[in-house]
Order: sequence, then C-alpha cells, then structure tokens
Amino acid sequence: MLPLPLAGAYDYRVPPELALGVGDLVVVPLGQREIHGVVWDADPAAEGVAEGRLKPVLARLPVPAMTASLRRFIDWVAAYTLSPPGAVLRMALSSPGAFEPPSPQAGWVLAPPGNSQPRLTPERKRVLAAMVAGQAYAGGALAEAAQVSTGVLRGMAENGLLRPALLPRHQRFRAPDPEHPGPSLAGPQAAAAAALCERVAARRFGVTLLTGVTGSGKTEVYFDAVAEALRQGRQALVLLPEIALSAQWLDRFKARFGVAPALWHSELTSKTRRDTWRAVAEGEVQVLVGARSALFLPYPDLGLVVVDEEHETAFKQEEGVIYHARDMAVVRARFAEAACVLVSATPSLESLTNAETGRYARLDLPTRHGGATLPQVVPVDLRKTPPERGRFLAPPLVEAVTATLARGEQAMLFLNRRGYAPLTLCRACGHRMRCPNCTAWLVEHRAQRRLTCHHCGHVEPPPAACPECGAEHSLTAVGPGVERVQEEAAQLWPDARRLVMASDNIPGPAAAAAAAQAISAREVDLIIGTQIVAKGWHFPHLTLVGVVDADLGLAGGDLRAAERTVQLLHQVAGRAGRAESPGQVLLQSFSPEHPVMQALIGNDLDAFMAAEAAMRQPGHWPPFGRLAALIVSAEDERAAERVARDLGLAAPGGEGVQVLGPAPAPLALLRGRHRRRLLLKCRRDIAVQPLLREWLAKVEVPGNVRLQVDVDPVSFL
DNA sequence: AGCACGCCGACT
DNA sequence: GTCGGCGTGCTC
Repeated sequence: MLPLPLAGAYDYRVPPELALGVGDLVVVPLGQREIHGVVWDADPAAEGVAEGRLKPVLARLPVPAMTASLRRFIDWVAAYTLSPPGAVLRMALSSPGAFEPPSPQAGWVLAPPGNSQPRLTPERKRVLAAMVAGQAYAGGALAEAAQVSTGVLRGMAENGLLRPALLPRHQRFRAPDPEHPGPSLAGPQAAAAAALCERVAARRFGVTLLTGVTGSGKTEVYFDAVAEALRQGRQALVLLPEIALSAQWLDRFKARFGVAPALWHSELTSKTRRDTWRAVAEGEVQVLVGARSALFLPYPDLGLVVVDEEHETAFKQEEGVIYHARDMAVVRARFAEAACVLVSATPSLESLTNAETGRYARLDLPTRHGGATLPQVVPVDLRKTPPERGRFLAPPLVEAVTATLARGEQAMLFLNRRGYAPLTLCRACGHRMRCPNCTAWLVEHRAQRRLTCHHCGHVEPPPAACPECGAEHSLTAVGPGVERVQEEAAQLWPDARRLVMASDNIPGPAAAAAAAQAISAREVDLIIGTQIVAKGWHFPHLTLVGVVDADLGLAGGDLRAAERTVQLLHQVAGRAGRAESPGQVLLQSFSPEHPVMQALIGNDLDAFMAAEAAMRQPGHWPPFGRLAALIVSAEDERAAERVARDLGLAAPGGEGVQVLGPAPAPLALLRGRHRRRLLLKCRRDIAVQPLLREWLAKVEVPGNVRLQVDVDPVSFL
C-alpha cells in the first residue's frame, strides 16, 4: 500500500534476500521515483500486472512493522469514508524521514592541545571557558552559552581548537509515573476512577461515556485510567479538540504523572514530528496527547483511548479524508482491544443515545469538586431592556459588570465573533462589502485596518468611499465583534484592565499560557473573548460571565444548531465562579423563552437533550438515522451544476432512503469554487456506503469538477 | 502525490 | 526553432 490516493494496493516482487513480512515498511519504485509503502498482504498471484513485469521491492526500512490493528483501522476508515486507502495510509506515515535510523546529533568537543597555536580572540576564549574537556556540546546551545555565532565554532574547528563529536541521544520522552504522588480522589471520583481502571485492566474493547459538570474532576478520573494503562504496559492516547490551547491541561498532567506527555498536532516542527513518530512506533512514548491525526500513529500496543470534550465539532476533519475523530477513536480502540473513554460536561446526542441503548457504559460525576456551587444563569431580555443605540451591552449586563469590578472580582464578556464588525454596509446605496471568492461578508478588523474573509483569507483595505455608488463616509460597521465590544467596554470601564482573547491575538500555546497566567495573577479585570475562552480554563477569580449574543449560533437551520449552542454556552458559563465565590451568568437574548435559553437558565441539559432527541427521532435524523453529504465544486459554475444535476437524476431511493437536493450550498461560492450539495438520509439500519458507491459509479465527473463525500456530516455549509 | 507527456503562446 | 505555461493521465 502506497501513501497515495490510488484505488488499492500495488503488487511488487520480493527479492529472495529480503525477508519481508506483512506490515513491514519498504521502499519501492513507482514510475520514476522511489517511495515508501507498507506490505499490506502477501498475494502469491499478482493480478495488477503480468508476473514478469513486476518491479522489485528495493529495501526494508528499519522501523517496527505496522501492526495488524492499525492496518485494519486504515482499511476500515477508507471504506467508511469512501476514501482511497492510500490516502488514509498517508496520515499514518505523515512524518517523512522518520523511517531512516535517527541520525546521531552532531556536536563539538574540546580538541586535545596540538602544536599549532591558533589566535584566541575574545569570542573563542568565551567558547573555551564554556566547555569542560571530554564533554560533547550541541552547537546551538554552546554558541548561545558563549554569546557567539555558530560560525565562530566552525572557525575554531578549522583551527584545531574543536573537534566534531556525536552527542549522546537524549531521552526526549520520559516515562510518566503512574504512582507519582498527585491529587488524590475521593467519593464519586474515586469510584468512577476505579470503574474505569477495571475496564482498562480487562484488556478488552469497551466504550465508557464519562460525564459531569465543569469542575467535577473528570480529568483526574481519566488520568487514573491512563495510569492503569501504564501499569498494564500498554500505551494511552488522549485526544483533545484544540491541543494548542491547553497549557493548563498539560500542567495538570505534569502534576499527576511527574513529566509532560508526548504531543502530536499540526504545528509540530518536522524534527519533533519525526522523533515523536519513531518514539511512538518503538513504544518509547507511553502517553500521547494529540489532535485528531494522533489516531493514526503506530502505537505498538494501545490500551486506552480517551476523547476529551467529545462533543466538540473540532474533532471533525473537513478536508482531505473527511472523518470524525471521536467516532474513529472508538473504532481504533475496537481494533486494538483497548478501552475507550468519551468525556464531556455536555455530551453529544450521539453519545448520550449510545449510552442509553447500552452500547456505551456511562459514568456520571454529580458534584462540583471542592464544594463550589454552580453559577446562576439569568436571561437579559433584549426586547425589554435593549442596549443604547449603537451599543451592544444592555443596562442589566453593564450594571452587573460594574458591580463585579467594584468588588474587585473578574468579569468576562463572551461573543463568538472575531473582528470589529461582521458587515460593512453603505448607508447611501445599501451595498454590502463581500468577499470576491466566497458567499460571505467581509469582516472588519479595525485594529489592522483591514476587511477580511474568514473563509478564504482574502484581505483588502477598508475603502474610503463606497465601491458601488462612490458616496464618501457612507460605509458603516453593522453588528458587533469582540473588538467592538472591547471598544464599548473601554468607554464604560476606562479604568478596568481589559484583555481581548481571540484566535487573532492568541495564536499559539505560548500566548494562551501567557494570557491564562495574566488572568490567574489578577493582572486583568475584564476578559473579552471568542470561543477560545470556553475551553477548559480555570480562572479562580472570575465571577461574572456576560454572553453578548446568546442567539448567535441558532440562526441558519443547522441540524445541530440548538445542541451546539447549549454546549458552547454551558461551557462558557462554567468559567464563572469556580472557586469559593459563586458565579453569575447573564445571557443577552431576543428570545429568552427559547428552549436553549431555558435549558441554560434552569440548568437542565438532560431535559433539553431528551426534547432534542424526541424532535430528531421521527424524521430519522441523526443519531436515529444516517446522513451523507455530497459536495460538488468547480471553478466553472455550469460544470458543477451539470454534475450536481446528474447526481440528482441518478439518486438512490426506496424504503427508508431519501435524497435531498441538489441545491446551491449555503456557501455557494468558496475560495473561488461554485458549490452544490446533495444530502442522503437513510434509516439507521441501512449502511450508506454501498448506496453511495453504487450511486457515484453511475455519474461521470470531469477532471475540473471535485466531488467530496462527507459521511456523517457535521457542517452543512 | 509527483512526474511525464502534450499542446499552445512568447521569446532567441 | 525552443522554452515553459499547466491540463491530463498514469504509476504495480
């Protein structure tokens, strides 16, 4: 199997001197090049090509063979998502260079005194002073210690002062200690931890849904399960939705296990990536925390897979091989005979339903750890107490923030919208500033004096006059983003120390950690943030959360809009009052009577999810039925239209099967491509893949048209 | 995915 | 008469 989007595996001849086994990583010729691949199976009767024309396997790579469990997983994901298996394999081999033996790192040692007497400049003296005879130093570190450039070192080597040397391979991944003295569990936490450990110790596949309100100690409970996997000598994988922003999570891990876990996410440098891949393959990494792609790493003996914040939509991969990491985690665990734990304070309806029907076990942590009380959630009816004209904070929220700040406590304003304003409108002619490549408005980012498309990244300066009618000073910002709320806050509370938190100014783990540190140290009074403030932070002095637009996520008729809004707002609300001081949450809404608001106000998410289930069941909507989306896209609108129409004509039908569309996608134009959508819906007992395969085989798709298949779609854009 | 081949427009 | 743009198709 080659890591390319080919229909299947290729056949090669095995030279007698190569003792190859299934799962081995090899080098093979393909066309004019040589590429890496995996021995998928041993097929004595090659069918792809006449026997004599087979090319030979060139070499076996010195890495552990890919386990049967991972190979079966790759085949399964390919079949489920209708992707070429090689495209899935590519995710498992995604670290070029990991297969060659690790090159011993080059460094320098002091050369023994020779006959030559090279000149000793001040720089060279500093280098010599920084070194102990007989010890090897890495170039970069040595240069830094001596305050010289690495060029100086090279010069010294030429003059015989230094000699190149090999550095001892440093132990990059230290073993987590399951018995490290950490926070001890009691009561319901201890009982839940014991139950999870039992599931891990059973060394069998099984899924447990672990639920409990924010602060109930879910993380510490599943840490115990990780410890049990370590005692069993097996590996543990923890998937987090946004690994880059979980500095506080890493601190907790360190407190429990004494060392940091290995990390896997898209921003790793290629060197770290290589080292991690190899260390995982060789079993040196015992606990790995990662984003969804960590599912495809070559764990030799995976004993536990944890999916934290399992309801998060960030687990859905929307490009290339389209898959849901939460669902694939369950499959990965099944093939590995491992325990799987799905964790959330606000579990998805999918997981709740699986727990209800007995497919998953369920553990619920009822209380808030440390006796803290849940925040009180209060609606602010924007019809009765609207903000002043041109403002976005209503009087009750303004008063509450003022009172909180007066008490010396912290407050947070939450608005899930980046930038200054989502729409720029001409008051003279009604023209709206739109993205040239997408069906979307340009979002103003006033601080950078830019209009930006949040879908394709298109940027343009704000025009001085309306590009449509030429009127000057007629363009107005419509609606709020976090920047605009911050502007309003600056006028209302000029003395409060304010911090805006959005992906624009919190680009990575370091910035996130710095922000968290500043908040914990009470260097900030008022936090204004997008959804990045919703994630697992612990801010002990925060007692008030104001949701600027609680209705925001509900527009647009998405299947899961209500469910997602409840989950997000509940998470945001959970930031308030985690320590001794009780918290308060104010929801600004135009319809406080909406079931979503009522669920949050009454703190009854169970009832809300039950009602949500009752709504989806009769129409066979997920999780009571299956969905698959087809997205047709092309730069040429008519080409896309033609393929979409042909797909519509060839659509499957029959009992329990329904096709909706084709229809222009909500984002009818995205990155310059015109898009049409079709949606296949069927009863839960009907598998969508055979239907899709048969359907797609009937329709010809020209080269300039792209057809994406999204099984179990989450986004309907 | 990446490479070759092939077909057209802009140069020496 | 040749270089190079990228559309198309193939790789065991």
